[in-house]
Parts: sequence; structure tokens; C-alpha cells
Amino acid sequence: MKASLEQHLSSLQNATTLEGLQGVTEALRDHYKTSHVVYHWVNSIGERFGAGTYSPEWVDRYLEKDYLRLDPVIFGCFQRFTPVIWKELDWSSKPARAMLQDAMDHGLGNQGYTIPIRGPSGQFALFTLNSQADDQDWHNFVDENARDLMIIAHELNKKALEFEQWGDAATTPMLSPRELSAMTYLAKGMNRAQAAAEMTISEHTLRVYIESARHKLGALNTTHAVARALATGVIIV
Amino acid sequence: MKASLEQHLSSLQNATTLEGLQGVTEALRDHYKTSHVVYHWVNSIGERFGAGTYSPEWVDRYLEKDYLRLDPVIFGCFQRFTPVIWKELDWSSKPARAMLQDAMDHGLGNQGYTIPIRGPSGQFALFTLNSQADDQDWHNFVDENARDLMIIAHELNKKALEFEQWGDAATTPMLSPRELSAMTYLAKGMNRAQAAAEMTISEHTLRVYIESARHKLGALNTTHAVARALATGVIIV
DNA sequence: TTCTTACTCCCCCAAAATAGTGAGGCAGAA
DNA sequence: TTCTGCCTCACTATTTTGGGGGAGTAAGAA
Repeated sequence: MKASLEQHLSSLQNATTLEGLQGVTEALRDHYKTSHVVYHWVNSIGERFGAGTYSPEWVDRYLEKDYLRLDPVIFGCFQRFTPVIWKELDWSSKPARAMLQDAMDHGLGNQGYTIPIRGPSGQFALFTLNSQADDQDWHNFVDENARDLMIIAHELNKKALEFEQWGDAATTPMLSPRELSAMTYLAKGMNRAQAAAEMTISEHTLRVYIESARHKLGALNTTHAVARALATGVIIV
Repeated sequence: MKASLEQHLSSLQNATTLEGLQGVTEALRDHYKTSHVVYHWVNSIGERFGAGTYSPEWVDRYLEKDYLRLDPVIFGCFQRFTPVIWKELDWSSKPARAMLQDAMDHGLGNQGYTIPIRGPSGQFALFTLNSQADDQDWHNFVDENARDLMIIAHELNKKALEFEQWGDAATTPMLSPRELSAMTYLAKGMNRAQAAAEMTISEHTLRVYIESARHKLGALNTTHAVARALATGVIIV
């Protein structure tokens, strides 16, 4: 048992391409005897990176139907630190249930277990096992493998970050301390006058910081700048 | 060896107070025979939560001197996903080296290993082991225990989040689909006209959504609303 | 030393956002 | 049925932001 974990991790270490990761997810699926094993990044623009055993049809449909917006798995994982068993989520909304049915029509099992993973600069990824099983069996399976799965999820994410060079120095702009303060106060709901007062500088000076931060963040306006600063983790509210 | 990990995790599960966590860090220190074991949250305001074996004098000094701002451990961990051995960080800056010397004068060892942990809403925590050892021994120690330490770090963070009731359901308001779309487009940097066009509604209608979302989120202005929507995870950019 | 970066302050004016009202239709729940 | 929430549209006046300039000091790096 333990030996096979090491084996998976080792093939993961040796993966140098996306196909390599793909192969790892397939090996994991076969080993755990689940329907699917998927690792992917999440953001609103769409899937930027992912490897897994879902059929391309389902992935396309998921994106096309904008299921990202109503998927309780995404929503639930985004708000919690611990992994989640799908059945424990809130499926009361009708569109969500329709999505689940649609998923099952596309070859997914009724049970799922998803581990949320967060990296630097607001990176957010999910590692999911999907299977056909009854509730008790699935609980037992999860209990038994939770720790190994967490290790695997982390190693997968580490590898994915290496591939994409997420958040290297070039990607995450450095804001000066005053710029950070300015963005933080704005994120707290202050207007320019209030933020300037808080920082005991003139509103004109504050504006310089805001504009400077906007440019560094590549933002179109203040709201965008604050959003990016939050999403990339350069400020915390 | 494995049994003792379970033992630590079990006492962690049973901890119901901050003192309980404190006890766990002490037990871990004794078990791993290190100088210190520390878990704490990091944010711009200062330490909001923490448990560990550092002397109160050192903690006070750290905060007082604002070492948070120049500590390569904080900075390094904030930018990476994987744990870090202190010696591998960039200590070229003079203030950083001065801080390290200061730390050693306050009972810290020369070696450290820190695991960054990220939770929902930008939560960022660190789990650190500090010891007096030579480079090779420390490497060996880390290699041997890395996996267990990661599990412990995660369980600690889980417990800490429970204590603080980070992001419970009552805190996160429900936005309607159109409100969510509106917030999302604004977070992407669109102005009202562009967002309205994207949603194929009049700008007036869009305004209603923005104001409605603002009120639900308890926000003072649009930027604040978007910031809260992002921070609470109701939208993803 | 020189050069860069961060920090501070000021002007004007156009563009955008906000606050205060209003109303009607349509779905689902009590 | 009545009520609530969601979606849609409109007006006016005021406040806030954004874009375009420019300029001097201090600290730290090359």
C-alpha cells in the first residue's frame, strides 16, 4: 500500500510534460479503482491548466454550460480548508442537481471527494476523485486514503506550478509599502479622502499611489486594481 | 515513529483551546528534539493567532521591531508553495542578517524549516521547526520528517480555523446570479457600461444589481463590494 | 558618485460612479 | 392568494475618480 504511494509520487516527480501528469492521474484512477481522477486549476476565465480522466466532452460541456458558476464543489471548496465529500455539500439548488445528473450522464460516478489546494498569488486548484459507490463505502474509502491523497494533491500542485511557473517574480508585481497601504484601505471601502486621511498624506499623493499600483497591477481602474491585488494575494483584507 | 504521529494528531483533535494547541507544539518540540515549534498566522496588521514555543520576549521583540516586514522566511514562504529550509533563503540583506542574529540571541537555533499553509479568503499561516544543527543533519532531519510535518501543519491550521470560525455560512451573503455576474465583470476591470453590454442589459439595470450586491455585502462602495465578494469567495477572478 | 526608487505635494477638467427617487412583470413560496 | 425576491427600465443632481501635466526630497543600490 505504502509502496504504491511512493511509486505514484516517483512517477509524478519524473513527469516533465502535461501528458506525464495525465498519465499519473490515469495510474491513480486504476490504482484506487475510481471512475475518475482529476487535478485542475480554477478561475473564472476557464480552465487554464488541468490533467485528468474526465472525457473531453464533459470538460467542454462543463465550460460551455458555465457550470463553474453553480458547481457546489467549486463553491464549497473555495470557502473551506479541508477536503470535501460531494454528498455533504449543498445540492438544494435545482441547476446544481441538473448539473450533477448531466455529469453522471457523461460517465461520472455519484460519489466524489475533492481536495482544495491553494498556492501563492491566489492560486487555487482542486484534486478530485470521482466514483460510483454507496455512501458508506465511499466514506470508508476516503477515511482510509485521505492522508495519501493529500500528499498526492500537494505533489501534483507543486508539479503544476513548476510547469506553469506560476507567480514568478515577473508575474507578481511588487507594490511599495505605501501602495500596499493605499490598496488595503481602498479594499476596506474607504474613498480617496478617507484613505489619505488614514495615511496622513494629501489626497493628491494618495492618487499617485493608486495610479502607480494600478499600472503595476496592469489594472484598468481602481476596482480592478484592488481585485487583482486581492486575487494575487499581495494584500489581505 | 508512525504511532507517535497519530498520537500528536489525536491530542490535536482533542484540543479545544489555544492552550491546547500550545501544549501540542511543546509535545512536538520534545518529540522532534528541536529548539522550537511554532504555528502562526501572518497578516499585515500583525499576529492574529499563534501558538508555539518561542519565548514571549522574542515574539514581542519580533513584532515591536516589525521584523515581519523584512523576514526572509515570511517573504520566501509567501511566494512559494513548498516548505523551505531557512538556509536556502536569501539572507543577503543586512537587516535580515541582523534579525537572524537577534533571533539566535533570543534562544533560537541556526536552522529552520517552515511550511507555508494557505486557507480560504487569503488566510496564510506558517508552521515552523527551529533547531540548532549543522546543515547536513538538518537536511536529513527534514527529509525524514517532511511528510509527517506537512500533515501536522495542515491539522494545526484546520484546528486554528475552527477556533476562529473563519468564514462560516452566516458571514457569506447569497448574491443572485445577475448580481454575481455584475460583481465578476467589475472585478475584471469593466466599467458599468461595458459590464451592462456584456450582460446585455441597460446600464440602469446593472446599477440596480451593483447597489443590491453592495447592500447585501454590507459594502460602502463598489470597490469595497468587489473586495468583499472576492475575499469571501462568492466570486472568483 | 550617480542612478534609481519611493515618497510627498500641487494644478485643471472630463468622465464615471453614487444617491435619491420611481415603476412594472414574473416566478416561486407561504 | 398574497407576498417576496428577482429582473428589467428611467430621471436628476451630486460626489468621486481618472488622465494629463509637473517637481522636490531622501534613501539605497550600482
